[in-house]
Amino acid sequence: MSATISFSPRNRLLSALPPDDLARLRPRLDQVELAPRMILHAPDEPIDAVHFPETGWISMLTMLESGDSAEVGLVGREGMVGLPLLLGTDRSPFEAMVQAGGTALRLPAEAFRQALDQNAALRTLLLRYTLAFNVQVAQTAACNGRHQIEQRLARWMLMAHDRSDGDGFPMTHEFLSTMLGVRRAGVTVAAGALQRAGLIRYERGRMFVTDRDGLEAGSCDCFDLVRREYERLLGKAG
Amino acid sequence: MSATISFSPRNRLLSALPPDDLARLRPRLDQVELAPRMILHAPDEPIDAVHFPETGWISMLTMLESGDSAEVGLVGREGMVGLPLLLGTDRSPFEAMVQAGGTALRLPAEAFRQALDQNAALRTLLLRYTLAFNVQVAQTAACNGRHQIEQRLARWMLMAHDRSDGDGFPMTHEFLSTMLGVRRAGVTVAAGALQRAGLIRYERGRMFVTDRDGLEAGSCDCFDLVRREYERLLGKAG
DNA sequence: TGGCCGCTGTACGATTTTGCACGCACCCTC
DNA sequence: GAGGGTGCGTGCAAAATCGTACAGCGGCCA
Repeated sequence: MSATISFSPRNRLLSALPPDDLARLRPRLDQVELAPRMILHAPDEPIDAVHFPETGWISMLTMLESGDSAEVGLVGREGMVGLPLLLGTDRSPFEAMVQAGGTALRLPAEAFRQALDQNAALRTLLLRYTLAFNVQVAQTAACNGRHQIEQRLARWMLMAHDRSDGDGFPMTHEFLSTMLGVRRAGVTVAAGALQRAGLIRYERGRMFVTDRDGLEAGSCDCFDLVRREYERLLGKAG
Repeated sequence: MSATISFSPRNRLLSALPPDDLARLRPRLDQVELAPRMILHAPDEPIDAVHFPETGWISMLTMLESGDSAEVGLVGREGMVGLPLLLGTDRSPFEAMVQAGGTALRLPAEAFRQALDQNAALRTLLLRYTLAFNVQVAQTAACNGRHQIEQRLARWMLMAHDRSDGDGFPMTHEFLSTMLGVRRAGVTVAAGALQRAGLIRYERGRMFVTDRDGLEAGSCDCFDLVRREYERLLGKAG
């Protein structure tokens, strides 16, 4: 399953590494397919590798006593899946599930630990990403508590848009409803309002951002706070 | 403001350090008073020290566009305030505000960085704590989105109880309402229900846990998931 | 001792969200 | 091209929560 790794990886963490450090990492990285609904790591089970998404994105989910799951964070090409391995353990109570298919560069746990030992730039970078991700999760907590469905949906669309290649991505209202923790019908109503406002568009199983600026203007500040913090810690998108 | 540091600090992170590592840290630690409403670090301003609470606890708050704040995490003697300094930056978009007064051991930023360089046990421990705190924040996100006021209040009381010395602590409904992001009147109703059920008790400006087991039973699983993860990563309370 | 301010109890209508349900449209498969 | 499964639109009553308001009570200060 290995493949040629470009010199300038599409994953933003990898592309932020100094060339030498990236070169040392390169032979251990393996390009893998991210199929929709694929589980990169399950709750409380060993995490056998970290993944640096190139395209597509992954939801971090927590399992509720009711049996369904709630999204607590989103990881795309700006990040890495498998932070527990950086922080000193090989498992997590959360599940990492692929939301939008794509590809990722995979680094097995053991190789990742070795790389951390040898590569100070990687350590530094990933610790900063840890904080940025923490901010994303924390802001999700605030947003969930304070803002209503339409604003939260707008924020979610912006986060998904940032992690997509084009303006559209596969997504159903049903799926979104479990991500946001609201009824499917509630998503339909909110999405309908955003669509009538010309900010988004959707068709069966697919959603599009049609007015990025408008969507940002109509969303709560939560999105922007997280973006600003990411940029401060890890630099502008590139 | 320095004071004698006991060999067995009440802060659980410090007490988990090997004796030698703790001994090296000890001369740099300064016991300071945590006065209620004191700001340990303000949003986007330099964090000049980390704090290891001994008694009392601190809320991590995010500022919303509306001007009020939302709680995203709680730190007591199980943790440390100032994680951004561990992760490679000296500021955070969040505010660390003392909720319940007490004392903490303070380590200036520069001494903290030196200690991290020299002390592998401290690094390891704090990275594991970073993950545990991240889990707390993530579960708060899920809880805010899914559970209703009474359950969230029960969870909050349990978290506060864990971080208190006795069964009671100073707290008003008004303050709790801004923490939970609900109306003050909503807190009064929920707290009244928990009190009638015999799980908690309160008086003007003060709240008590009267039936810890009952409160755990009546709360959502969010509390327990976070506790289990903390214990897995950092050991049982001690 | 009197007055005031802050904390709690309660009420009311308005708004948001829920749970449930049904109909229609699309798409894949047979 | 018929059938079945999936996704979206909509409606309705119930529940949760909100915004607001006011009254009572306790403690502090003048």
